[in-house]
Amino acid sequence: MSTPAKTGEPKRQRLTKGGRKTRERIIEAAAELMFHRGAGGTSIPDIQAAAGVSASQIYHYFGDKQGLVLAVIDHQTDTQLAQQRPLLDNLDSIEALREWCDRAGNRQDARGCEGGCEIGSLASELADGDQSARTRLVSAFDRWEGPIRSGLARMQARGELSERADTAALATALLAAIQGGMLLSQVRRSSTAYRQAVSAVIDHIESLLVR
Amino acid sequence: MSTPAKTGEPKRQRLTKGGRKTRERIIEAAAELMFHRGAGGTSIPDIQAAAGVSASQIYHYFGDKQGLVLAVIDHQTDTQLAQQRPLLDNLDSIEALREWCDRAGNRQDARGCEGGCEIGSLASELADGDQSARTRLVSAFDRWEGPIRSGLARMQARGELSERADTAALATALLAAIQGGMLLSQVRRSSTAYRQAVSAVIDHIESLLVR
DNA sequence: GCATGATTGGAATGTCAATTCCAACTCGAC
DNA sequence: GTCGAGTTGGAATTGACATTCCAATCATGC
Repeated sequence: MSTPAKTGEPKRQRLTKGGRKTRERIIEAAAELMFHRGAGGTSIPDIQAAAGVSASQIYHYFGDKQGLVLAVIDHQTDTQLAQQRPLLDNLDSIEALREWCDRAGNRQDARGCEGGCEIGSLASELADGDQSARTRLVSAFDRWEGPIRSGLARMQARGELSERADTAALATALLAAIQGGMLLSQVRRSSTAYRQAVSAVIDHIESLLVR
Repeated sequence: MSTPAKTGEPKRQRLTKGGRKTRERIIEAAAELMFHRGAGGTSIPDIQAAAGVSASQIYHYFGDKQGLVLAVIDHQTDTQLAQQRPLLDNLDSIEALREWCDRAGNRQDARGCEGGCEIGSLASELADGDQSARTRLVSAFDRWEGPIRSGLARMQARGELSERADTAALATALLAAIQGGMLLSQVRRSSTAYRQAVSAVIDHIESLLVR
């Protein structure tokens, strides 16, 4: 069995200091554009203009457009998770959960509810058409859900959360509420739906507290 | 103030029997393609081939691609809601809610979890870039959420659901769980996330039952 | 300082999409 | 059956986009 043709992967090469910087600049410009217009709606010329680079630079660093899209997925995942820390790593109380979700709601309001979730939007667009993108999105959601589950598990280990609670399922449900809530908020241009969605799930978790 | 330029609207004209049929055929082919590849990922030539029509027919009936996209949104809304009836109009018990959500989960399994929600996917793609599409999507979600809210309201009116329950917020939360759950299921290729998401919200509603 | 590979610019290529145009055809009302 | 509106085919137009190429420049390890 021969090596399957891997698209979007330029041969591993040494990057010079300036090279790394150019690469980053391209990813950031692409991420920004793709957040607003989608991956399919963002052209290479668009990215060239936004990043101030030539076409050859993009193809030099990413091989092809798909390669760039994959890099953007990973970049958005890293960026969004980093932005949520340290809160994300301390979701072991109802108050912490509410505070964390509330922040995302405020961010959504701040941008006028334009655009949904940076990861979710890419997921919706790319999950079906691009196998390698889907794989990275699976990993993105896993990396996001993990800390939520851990926080709930800690509450349970401490005896604060009922033994009957399925912490993994609750973490998934909360992530789903965030995604669905963001989508409804984006469409309705109001964060209310997001807040109601996450609030319902957190209320549910609260009802599972011991005592 | 002059009439704003309305894109995508062919002049209101009488449609002959065959014309109506052609129009329907185009919408259905477009809806199917756009469900799998997105609106942006579906070209007019694609639709021509799938529907067996010429380009002039598409432009004759829909004005331009945006007009067709709007028609597809409305069509998917009508189709999806029709498919959920009569269950959708009788969501006034926990069992009815579970049965209704379960069906969607089974449909998702049946298609191997490829594709998410017919409306949600379009929403994610079009909400930001296309004002008239967003308006129709608002209406689509409202038409969907209404019957959910009504069912919950009936439960509350009958005294089965606590007075403290905010039926409107709960309906939104359930719709958000469906959307977010579908997205995670689509990415993970497993309906588990969907089922956990809706289950959490329905469990929450159940905990608000009187008694 | 030099060799080698990294980086960059910018034009060229080929494909394909959206849309327009016009001529031909069909159907239904009178 | 005839006339006008509704319908259809298919070619032509225009523009954008992904990608490639080549030649030039730059950085760095030795």
